Amino acid sequence: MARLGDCIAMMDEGIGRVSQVIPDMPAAEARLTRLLLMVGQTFDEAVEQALKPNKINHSDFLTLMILYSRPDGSSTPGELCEYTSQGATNMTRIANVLVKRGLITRGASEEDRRRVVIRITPAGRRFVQKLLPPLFPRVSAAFAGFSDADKRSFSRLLRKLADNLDRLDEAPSP
Amino acid sequence: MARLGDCIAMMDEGIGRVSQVIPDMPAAEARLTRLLLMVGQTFDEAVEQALKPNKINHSDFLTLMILYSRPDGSSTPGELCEYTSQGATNMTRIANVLVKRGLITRGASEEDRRRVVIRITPAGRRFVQKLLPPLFPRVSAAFAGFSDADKRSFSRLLRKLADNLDRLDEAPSP
DNA sequence: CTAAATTTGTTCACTGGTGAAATATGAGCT
DNA sequence: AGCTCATATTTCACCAGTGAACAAATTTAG
Repeated sequence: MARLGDCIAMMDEGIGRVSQVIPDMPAAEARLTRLLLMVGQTFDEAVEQALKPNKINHSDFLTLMILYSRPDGSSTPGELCEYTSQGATNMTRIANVLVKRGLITRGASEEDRRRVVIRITPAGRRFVQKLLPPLFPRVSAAFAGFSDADKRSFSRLLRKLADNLDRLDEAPSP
Repeated sequence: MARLGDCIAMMDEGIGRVSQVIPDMPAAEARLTRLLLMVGQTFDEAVEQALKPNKINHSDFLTLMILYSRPDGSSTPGELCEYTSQGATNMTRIANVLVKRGLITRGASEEDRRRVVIRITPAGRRFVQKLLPPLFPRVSAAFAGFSDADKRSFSRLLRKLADNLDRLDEAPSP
């Protein structure tokens, strides 16, 4: 596959040419958007790749990590959908997979019997603790050359973007 | 669906708790990684949403845009695979779709008959020119509140990340 | 206290994307 | 020429994720 840098160079030229034909295009913002999408996708692929030896995919892993990070180690499909940005349909599949591997349990709630309670098992915790450390070097390497100020800037700008996107979705129908 | 800001707040807390249990985790970098993935995914969904009224999906659109941005309006499946980061299999499907809609043509190359030449049609150009302008307001709005310095920073940091990722993939097997 | 409306989760049918094998052309070697 | 190896694309079988319809439990309104 082509190096990301080549794809970016190609995108830069492409947007340059298009913005000559269509001058009212916000070229700078379009470049940033494409950059973000390309880098984001590459990160995604890198994560997927790094998880592959453990035979778990990104969304299953993320779901498990949320449970792991909870003080009580439990949640419900609906809540997990919200925080993983997954549809309910897919969460059913994810839970099926994780239950089958013995990493979580799934049982009916006492108070509200519509609800399903999902809980990470001891085996699930051990799995996470074994899986995480080998990822650390790559995570660190991705941000090689970032000063502390760079990291603060990047965090600030991404959070601002998130804020803008939230507003964008709310505005249309108040 | 939950607001992105809530997901981010939840992620911040989660990483805080996990890094107490696993102190050698690079917590700052892990936060930035998750932030990037979350914002990237939300951007992706926003693009997909914005394209939906035109009944075209993101990867089909991206492929068409690359052809549009080319001086000669043509390319080959292999080249398009590289620059869209799509597998060859999927490029076959994309080309099928775009040909069926009359937005591109697909024909055998003269010089190398293994190759297939893909070319954007006049209808394809009209489609792009009609589709783009309505996207501009949203693209601009996503970066609302970004100063010129912010935009330069963001571009610089994303390009540095891309560079790091390229090195990460090359180093393992030289 | 019952009937309608809402919430929660699952099933089903479909779209989008991937890896492995198949096909076909081209390039290099002897 | 003939043989082998590499390249370019497609086909096939499968995994991941989505929207619509459904089922069960709870809340709300009359």
